[in-house]
Amino acid sequence: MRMGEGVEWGLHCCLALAWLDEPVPTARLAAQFDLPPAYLNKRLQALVKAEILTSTPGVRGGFRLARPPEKITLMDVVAALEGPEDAFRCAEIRQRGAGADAPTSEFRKRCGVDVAMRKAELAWRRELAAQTIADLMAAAPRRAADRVRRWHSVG
Amino acid sequence: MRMGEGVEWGLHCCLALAWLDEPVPTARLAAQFDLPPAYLNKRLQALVKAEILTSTPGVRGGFRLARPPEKITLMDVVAALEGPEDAFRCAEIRQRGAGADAPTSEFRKRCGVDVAMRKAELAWRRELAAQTIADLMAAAPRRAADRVRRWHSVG
DNA sequence: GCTTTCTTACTCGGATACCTACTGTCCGAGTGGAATAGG
DNA sequence: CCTATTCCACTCGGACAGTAGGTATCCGAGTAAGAAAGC
Repeated sequence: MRMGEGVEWGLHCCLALAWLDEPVPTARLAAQFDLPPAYLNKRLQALVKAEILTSTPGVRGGFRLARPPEKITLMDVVAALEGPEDAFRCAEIRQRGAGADAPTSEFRKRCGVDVAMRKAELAWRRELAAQTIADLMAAAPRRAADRVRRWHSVG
Repeated sequence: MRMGEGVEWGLHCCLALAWLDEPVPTARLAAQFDLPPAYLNKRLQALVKAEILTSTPGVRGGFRLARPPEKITLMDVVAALEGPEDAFRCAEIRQRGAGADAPTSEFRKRCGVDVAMRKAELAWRRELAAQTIADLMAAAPRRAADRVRRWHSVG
C-alpha cells in the first residue's frame, strides 16, 4: 500500500498558502519545493474541486485557501487527493466459491474481516479529521513561516 | 490509495486455516474463495516468509498456521502482505527548492506534516494490532465455521 | 509377513508476462492588468 | 488630467504519453506417500 506523493505536496502547499494571503501561482509553489509544475497544478485542481482551495486566473492569479486554516482538516486534503473510497475494499470473497450456495441468512451480518479493517481505517480517518492546517501552522517553527513569507515576497 | 486484494485473501485464508488443523493446499483454498490459485500461492508465500504460516511440501502438504490464532494480529498479516513501510512517505520536500539554503537548525525537528500523518497511521496500526485471528473466529457465526470444515473435509 | 527401494503424483517456490493506475508533460481557453489613444 | 479601449502576458484547466507496481500465469525443484520387489 502506498499513498501518492500528491498528499505531501498538497499539505505543504496548504500550509504555505495559509501563511500567504495573496494568491500564489503554481509555478511559485513548484519552485518553493522543487516539484514538477504542471503535475503539481493537476493535483491542486483536485483541491479546488473539493472546495479546499480557490483558483483565480489572470495575471496576478493563483491559488488561495477557500476556508480559514482551522476549518481545513487533514482528512479533507487526503480525501480530496486520494479519493473518498476506503483503502481496504471488501470484495465479499466469502460468498464466492464454496460459500456461493450457502443460505443468505449466513451473510446477513457484515463480513467480519471487513468490519475489523473498517474499524482500523476509521481510527485513521478520525485522527486525520482531528488535525487541521491551523494545527500544523502552530506546530511549525516560527522561523519557517517567516522564511516562506520572505521568499515568496522576494521571488 | 488502494490496498491490494491479497490482504482480504490472506485474512480469509488465515481464518479458514485456523478452523482446519491439517495442512491445506493452495488449490483448495483458491477453490473455496474462487481465486486464481497461482497468484494466491504467491501471496501465501509472503505469509510464510513472515512466519505467519508454515508450508509443507509433498503429497498431503499445504499451508498451516505457524502460531495459535490469538497470537496472530491483523497487523502482522497486513505488514506481511503490503510491506512494512508506511503508506505515507515523507520526501522532505520542505528542504528542497526554497528551503535548500536554510540553516540546518530549522530542520532539527521532524517535519510537522510527517508527524501528523504518522500519528494517524499509528492509530491505524494500533487498531490492527489490537485484533487477532482468534477475534475474527469469535465474531464469525458458528455456522460458517462448520460449513468451512465440512466443505474442506468433503472436497 | 516385514523391510527396503523405487516410482509417482502432488506440493510449494521462484522466474516470467500483462495490465491498471499513478506520474509527468503539453498546449489551448480565459482573465486581469497595463499601456495607449482619445476626450 | 481623466476615461475608455485595445493588446498582451500570465494563469488555470483538461487532454495526451511514460512508467512503476500490482496482478496473473507458467514451469521446475523437492518431498512424502504408496506400491512393489526382495528377504
